[in-house]
Amino acid sequence: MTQTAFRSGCPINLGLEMFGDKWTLLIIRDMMFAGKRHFREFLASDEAISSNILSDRLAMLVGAGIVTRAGDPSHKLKAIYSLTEKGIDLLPIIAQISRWSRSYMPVDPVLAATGEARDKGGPGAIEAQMAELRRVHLGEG
Amino acid sequence: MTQTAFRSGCPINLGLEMFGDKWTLLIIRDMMFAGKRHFREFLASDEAISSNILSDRLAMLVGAGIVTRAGDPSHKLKAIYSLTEKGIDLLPIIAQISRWSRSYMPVDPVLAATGEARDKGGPGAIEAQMAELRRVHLGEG
DNA sequence: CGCAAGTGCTTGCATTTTGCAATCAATGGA
DNA sequence: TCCATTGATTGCAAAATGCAAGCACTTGCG
Repeated sequence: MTQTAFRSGCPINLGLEMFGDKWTLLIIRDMMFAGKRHFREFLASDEAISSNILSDRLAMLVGAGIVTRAGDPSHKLKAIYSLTEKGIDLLPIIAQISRWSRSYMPVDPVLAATGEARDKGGPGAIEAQMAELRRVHLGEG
Repeated sequence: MTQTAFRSGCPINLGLEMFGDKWTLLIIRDMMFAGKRHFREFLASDEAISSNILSDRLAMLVGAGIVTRAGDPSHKLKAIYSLTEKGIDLLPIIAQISRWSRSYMPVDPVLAATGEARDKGGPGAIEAQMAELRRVHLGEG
């Protein structure tokens, strides 16, 4: 079982097979907007992900090349999770989900603020945030 | 059980609670790109959704105001599903998922063509497609 | 009329995934 | 030594999914 077969080669379907669930993109969100990098930090989200699901999703994301896992030099038990370029490139999707929800769902105004600022910043705001993520997660140049 | 409680008021989370699964956006995709409007048409997708899941998702989408259901004048048993503005506004999300998958997943070139054309058409291409969906699904002007 | 094909589903049941609480071994700081 | 912290794992109940069949009804055709 090196590679599972996909239901179809449709781009939408392939994306959904990768992150089409209720948790995966929340982990990415926490890495992008909350600066979370450690297992226990992800566990502490508002949505209360369970540790077994988190463990499963992190392993999947690492296996898919969306996230990398490295040891923390300061603590041998500590793992640091970082976004890859493939992961950082999920930001436009997340930004669109945010935009849609802010139009049609009962969002918390406080939590919606960052998305509103991003929309107000125009197309350059997303690119700027991606550049910042590259700096933090892919190492400075 | 009129309204389930949400896990959090975060825009990303609320979006995922609505369509964060492996099937919902595929139904929307079929309405947007394949012109499907009938139950049996959705059943015939490449990904082979089962009828009970399809039934569940269509009811959810109607309940959420993303899709409407109407009887077909030509056939009393026939139901026509239409996108609402709320549903049509999912197109930018789907377009971004398509873009990401075409960059990082083994997409079928034939199925990727429409997404590539849309990207090549620039920002106006999405708006044009949304306008066309409004014409077909929300009634002509 | 009689009957097959087509309509949107529903029902049972096995399998898989999720949710939740408890637990674990290893580490580091005191 | 003592104990909180680390990234998980385990066991088990509940929910979701997948699959095959079936259902009530309508339409079209002879």
